[in-house]
Amino acid sequence: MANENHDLFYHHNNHHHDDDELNPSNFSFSQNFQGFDLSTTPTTTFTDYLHGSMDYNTLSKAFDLSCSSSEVVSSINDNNMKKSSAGDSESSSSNEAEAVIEQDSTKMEKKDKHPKLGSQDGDENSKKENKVKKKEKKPKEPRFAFLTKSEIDHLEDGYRWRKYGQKAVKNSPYPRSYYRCTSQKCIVKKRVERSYQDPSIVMTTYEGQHNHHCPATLRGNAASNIFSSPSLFGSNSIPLEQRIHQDFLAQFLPSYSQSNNHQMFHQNVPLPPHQQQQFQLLQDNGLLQDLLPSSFPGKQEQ
DNA sequence: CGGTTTTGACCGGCGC
DNA sequence: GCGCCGGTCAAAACCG
Repeated sequence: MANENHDLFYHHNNHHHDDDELNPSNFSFSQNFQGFDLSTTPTTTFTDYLHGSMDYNTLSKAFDLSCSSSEVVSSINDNNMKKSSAGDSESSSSNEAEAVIEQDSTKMEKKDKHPKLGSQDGDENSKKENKVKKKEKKPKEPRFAFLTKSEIDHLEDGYRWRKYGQKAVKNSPYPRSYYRCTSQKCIVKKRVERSYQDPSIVMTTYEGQHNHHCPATLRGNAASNIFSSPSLFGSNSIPLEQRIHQDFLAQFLPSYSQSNNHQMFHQNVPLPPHQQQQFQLLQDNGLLQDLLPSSFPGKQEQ
């Protein structure tokens, strides 16, 4: 992670004014992404995946964007970083949700559970050696990250999660929480942290693919239809980009539709209070203008 | 009482 | 080698 800066593109809503907001250089994103340190997670934009299978307008339509087709975008890539001038203003639009896809990454993921404090000397050494042998880095599960404006850290997404850790984030007063899908054998993980630059923004990062259906589906609750997609990146039958797209929409449509006074997905099903709260917030802030066109030349060598 | 959260310790990678 | 840091573990606390 020596040199991991990130490309960042910003497209603003036309209902916002001026271009000073348009200029990426107005954002001090050289190493941060709206207050998030993503240096350890190479990412590519959502649109990268959309190219070829879906265009930006389609998305806009899908989201029924009330405000034009432009939106806040940011892409983050660690391979080719142009440092946006560490700018000044981060006044920046505070009303936005942004989506990025973090693709794999060369970081390795440790899968094995090592005994905590070793003292079982016995095979300890051999274990270590095995590890050393396995020097090759495991490719990481695909990641998908997005920013959401919400007071709620852990956003409801239809799956059940168990928190397994929390860490202080460097340079941020807000901790990062780690969640694992509670479903057996499901290795999907989720990371949630709040921007220190704009505390109203929460970044959620999913990693891996569910090997099961969304529990909400089975229960037939509000999220059921919405989150019926079996997995975030699962199901090999359709192209990744489509899956991502579907899942992305699945995750945001309800919020966004409500924010536009549409009742598409939850018309008959009252949302749980915390979700209402969450969605209300989105509405108040005109959230979810995500997705981006942006062709960022980013090549991601895995 | 079983599942979840909290929280300090541990692990491994990385830079110096 | 050491320290930093992100990520994970797991025991204890918590909760419905």
